[in-house]
Amino acid sequence: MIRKKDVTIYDIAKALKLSPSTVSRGLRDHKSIRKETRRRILAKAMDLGYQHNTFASNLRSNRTYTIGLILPRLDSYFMSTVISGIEKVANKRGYNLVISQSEETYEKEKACISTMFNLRVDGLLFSLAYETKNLDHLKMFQKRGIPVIFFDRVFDQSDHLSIVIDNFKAGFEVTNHMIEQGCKRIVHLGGDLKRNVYRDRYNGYRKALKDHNLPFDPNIVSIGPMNEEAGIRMVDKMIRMEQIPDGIFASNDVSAVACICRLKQNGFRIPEDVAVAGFNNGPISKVVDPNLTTVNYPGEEMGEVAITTLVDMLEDSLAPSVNTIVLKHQLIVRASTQLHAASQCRP
Amino acid sequence: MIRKKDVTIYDIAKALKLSPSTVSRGLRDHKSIRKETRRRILAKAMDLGYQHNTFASNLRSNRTYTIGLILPRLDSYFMSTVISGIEKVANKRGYNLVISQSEETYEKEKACISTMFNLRVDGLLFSLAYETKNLDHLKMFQKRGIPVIFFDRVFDQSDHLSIVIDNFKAGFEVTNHMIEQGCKRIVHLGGDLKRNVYRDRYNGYRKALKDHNLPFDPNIVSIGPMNEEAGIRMVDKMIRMEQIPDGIFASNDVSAVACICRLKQNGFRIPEDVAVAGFNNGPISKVVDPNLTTVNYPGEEMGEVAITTLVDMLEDSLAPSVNTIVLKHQLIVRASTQLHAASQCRP
DNA sequence: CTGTTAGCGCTTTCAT
DNA sequence: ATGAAAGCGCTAACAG
Repeated sequence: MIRKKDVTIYDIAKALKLSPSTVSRGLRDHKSIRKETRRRILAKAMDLGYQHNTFASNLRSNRTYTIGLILPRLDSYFMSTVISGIEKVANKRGYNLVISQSEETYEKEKACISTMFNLRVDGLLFSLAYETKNLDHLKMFQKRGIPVIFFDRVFDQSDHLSIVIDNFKAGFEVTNHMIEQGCKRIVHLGGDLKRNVYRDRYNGYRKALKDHNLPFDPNIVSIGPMNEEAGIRMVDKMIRMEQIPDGIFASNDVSAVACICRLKQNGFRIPEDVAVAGFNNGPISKVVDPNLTTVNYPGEEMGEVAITTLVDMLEDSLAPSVNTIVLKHQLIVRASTQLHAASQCRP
Repeated sequence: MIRKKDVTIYDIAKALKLSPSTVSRGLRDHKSIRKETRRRILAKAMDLGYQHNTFASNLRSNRTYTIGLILPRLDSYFMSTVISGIEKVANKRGYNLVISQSEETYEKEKACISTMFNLRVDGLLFSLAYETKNLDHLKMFQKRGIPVIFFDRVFDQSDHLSIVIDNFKAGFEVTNHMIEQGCKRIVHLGGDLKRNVYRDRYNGYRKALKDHNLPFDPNIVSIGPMNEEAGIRMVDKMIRMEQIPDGIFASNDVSAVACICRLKQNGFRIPEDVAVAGFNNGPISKVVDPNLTTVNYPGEEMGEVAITTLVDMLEDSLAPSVNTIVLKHQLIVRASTQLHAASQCRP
């Protein structure tokens, strides 16, 4: 592509018989520039159609006002709310957002990190791929002291700041609620235990079973990718058991809803025959019949908190005093687990 | 933030007793560099932990390998699929993606465009805000000959390339289908007619009515923001009419589903009392009870086509010969409009 | 308050 | 196949 030459601060300087530095300062509203001079500079810039060259500026000042965002997948409602939250704050505070998806692989994640580094992002927001086992690929960021903040899928043994919800507690609450509703044999559908979100929910599930002296049966636990297929496969398996489970706790709404549909197809009633709970409180949870009991996951807020913290770090040049920020989740009880009317009266 | 000094090509050059230009060429796999020299350069770069400085490179070469993406809102499933498609291709072809949302306002859209320009993006992918009336804010891109491609919400009288589906035909097909199912009085819930997507669907709706000699009644058409509230409001209004409509065609799934829920709350049966159709074929359409008749909108494909075309333009330095690319949509008939079993047999 | 000078790290002629 | 030198547009340090 051929481009006409840019209007530069030199052009403005020449037209106004000023020095480039004065123009540069005027453009950036530097305090030491006379109001009148600034006005003239701005007017002339407008007049000539001047456009700030971000790259030249970045190169010189070694600041990019760009935040990198790396996440496993873009195509979920949850992620779109997170990104929306991030973008709004970034924009408001004058940062650009560069986004890249790892597609759940370590290799691609590594490539994303490298690109972000070459772009010299000021900071990085990061949610781990499914298969990532260590943080070796982040070394260059660490060495340079470029802040990295994890959200949602975080790395536990790291001193990077993490923004999460209490997945253990949430998993516990869901399971506990189902037990209180009368479930005695609850299936768990979860993701890889390497990832905090799935592992913690799973541990919460086990803790609740234990607290109620319910046996833990590995046969009714499925750990793997959390998609529709996982839900369908689990239902197909469980309905063939001699002792059919009476509850399913899935670690996301998508697979929970898949379970509901498959169960209904097979003539099971929800929640009378099998109670089902999900996780995330996405739009489908309010639409499926019966409505899905789930955990409200504040995606937009998580995005906002993550980037606000990051930008604060960048601008105050100091790390926050905590290592983990835990956002509030909320158990949302809906019809898919309400075996006893009493449950509606619970706080 | 304090940063240690970058390892530069000068460091590599010095260590290898080569000139910076040779190193620069070696790094970029320039043909005129001996294999062995290149190998040594790469090895030393790795050794010293060299990282390419994108900005310096951009500044000099006047290319950024960055694509800007401006869209109204990020927080919908549809948009997340579009973005996912865009990001995958961008990444594969070596481009970075900078994303910004206009939040449906012209002012913010203008600001986004300006930022993208300052970033010197190589090209722009663009879906219009709700209220945008003209393309004045794109003038700087036009002047510079930086390619801009519209998708989904496009501007009609422009010579920028547009990627769309045939919204007129889709709107016609939905309405026509409902009429064939026996609907005589169909509500339309649409968005602002400034936007092609809503206007075309609306026109398709009117054409279908006309073709079947059905009267057009402005009282049962609502034009405005396409959210849940719009659906609820319309239902509340229509069920008070002396002659209650027997069908609703909403221009997106979210408001269609809101209609279904509200109707059910009021004791109406779907589709026996009121048939309902939506648009987009998002996840909720397959989950709502009864399942929603809708139009499949190939979001990911649209994103892929948009960016592939853009990158091709950038690399071939030539504009495509067409002005509009129309992607295939598909009417998805589900239970929410199936008054006659016959419909299931239609091709 | 404004100007001078010197690069940021890279690529790009033009030489050799 | 490699090198020397210039400069992309801006900002920062230092002067005045």
